Amino acid sequence: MKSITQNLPKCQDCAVRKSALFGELETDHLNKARELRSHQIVIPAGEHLYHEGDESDKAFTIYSGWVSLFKNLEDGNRQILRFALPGDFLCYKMGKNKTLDHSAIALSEVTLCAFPIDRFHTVISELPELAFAISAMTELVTERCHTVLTSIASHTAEAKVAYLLLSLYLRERVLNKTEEKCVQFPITQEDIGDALGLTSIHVNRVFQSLRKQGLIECKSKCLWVPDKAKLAVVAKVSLPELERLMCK
Amino acid sequence: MKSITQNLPKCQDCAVRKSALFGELETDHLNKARELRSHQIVIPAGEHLYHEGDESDKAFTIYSGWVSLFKNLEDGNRQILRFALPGDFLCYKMGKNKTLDHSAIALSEVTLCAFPIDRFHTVISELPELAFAISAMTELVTERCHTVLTSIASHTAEAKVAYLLLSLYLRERVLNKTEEKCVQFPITQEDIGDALGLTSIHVNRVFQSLRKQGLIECKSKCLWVPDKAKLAVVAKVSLPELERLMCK
DNA sequence: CGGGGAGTTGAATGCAGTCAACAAATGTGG
DNA sequence: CCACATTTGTTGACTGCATTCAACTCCCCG
Repeated sequence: MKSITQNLPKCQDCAVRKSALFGELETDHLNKARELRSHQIVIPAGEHLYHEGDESDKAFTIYSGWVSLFKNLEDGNRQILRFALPGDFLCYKMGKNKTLDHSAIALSEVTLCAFPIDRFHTVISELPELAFAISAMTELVTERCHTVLTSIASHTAEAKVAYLLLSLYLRERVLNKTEEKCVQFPITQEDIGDALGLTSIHVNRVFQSLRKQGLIECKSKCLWVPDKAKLAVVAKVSLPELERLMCK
Repeated sequence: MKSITQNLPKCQDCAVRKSALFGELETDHLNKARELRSHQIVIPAGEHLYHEGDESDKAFTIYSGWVSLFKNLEDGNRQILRFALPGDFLCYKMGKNKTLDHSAIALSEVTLCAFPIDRFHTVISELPELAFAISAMTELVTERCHTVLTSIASHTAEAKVAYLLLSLYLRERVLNKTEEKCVQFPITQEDIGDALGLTSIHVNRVFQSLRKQGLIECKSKCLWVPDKAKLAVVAKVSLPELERLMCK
């Protein structure tokens, strides 16, 4: 883990800003809001950002890299709550209880913008718009959580896997506008199992079925979806709605 | 549906205040915050509070009664996202997108305190504490959602049902301090199935198993849990943690 | 008293888990 | 640069939990 305190990239030019917290703010409010950020943190793949039970003293915006948010269960398993991508806003806790209910681990090398929690009090009193920007982010995460819950609770393994792959593919596509057909995909089949409540063995069987149907290509940390509409049908989700939810 | 605009109950004496939004505020902030409320609404059992796709123009605090929040699926099924009880804060949307992603229906007769959304802008600029109070409520709901996701994704039907019953029992116990052993429980086995992604038939079989083990008594819209600790074991959850999450 | 929703029961089916073994890919140190 | 270890992915046989479908009972409410 490495801290960067000097020559920080400017928020107004930030590549992920439009999908991040500050994307919800007008440019002329950015000057005030920028005071929130204290420094950047670089975390190597596999290291924890924070642990369940820690007290939150900083909120983060992911600047680059993927993060897995999860809970450890008593039986030794873990439940992945979601995968967080660049632009996602983590660890904001303003209630009296600052104890974190889950852990976070870097799936690839991750760079974070850090915002000390206590600064939010003063900045929000001067700039109430920031509170609404945070609400907007929270509402989006909650809506995504609702669709994940729906997928996990009431669909088959094939639909669940298709849903997760398509969601992540759409999000990464928006963030990374290269013309290459593959997007980075730094998670294992076991991660997918832990996120969906399936065994990695069954995830593997579903992968093969999806490959055979020509719906996905996935190897060496890369993913390509040749026909998003077809995969959406298997995922039992409306593609336009999913695009609204993931590409915002 | 009936509106009440006069002789509204006073917020400072409200029985559910401590578990509601205003419970997060100091008493001397209540005077300002109280301006938020426009009126109360009474909704008979079975009627909608709002529909998926509606634009949110009011937020609500449930004053009495139970509410089911759900999404309708293409196949005709529905996914219940959560059951909302007195004190719960619904429908607060401050992002640009005000479209609601789910519907809500009254499970029993419900009384709501209504807060027009546009009033939050002015009140929060004058009283930033309100923004933090709302954050605190949101954080609690999110943590509960995480535990539900965990239960649904990775436990057996028996554990899921036990988890849901225990959660609701604990919440209702805090709200209603009568000495009677039963608490009101205005949901059907089918509702439970729709919340957990199980068929009502299988929920029924689980109910019978739990009854045979002496873990629950449940009939005619009433629920009693003789031994919360034992049910928590079946639910695969730590009772103290669940109590913190549900009784706050 | 009759109708409808909610709950109950049984038999057959099927999706996903478990266990065990192996193959391929990735990473590490000599 | 190769040898080895570890992680990740793959395959097959068997088991078991939850679904499906169909029939039936109970209870509440008009």
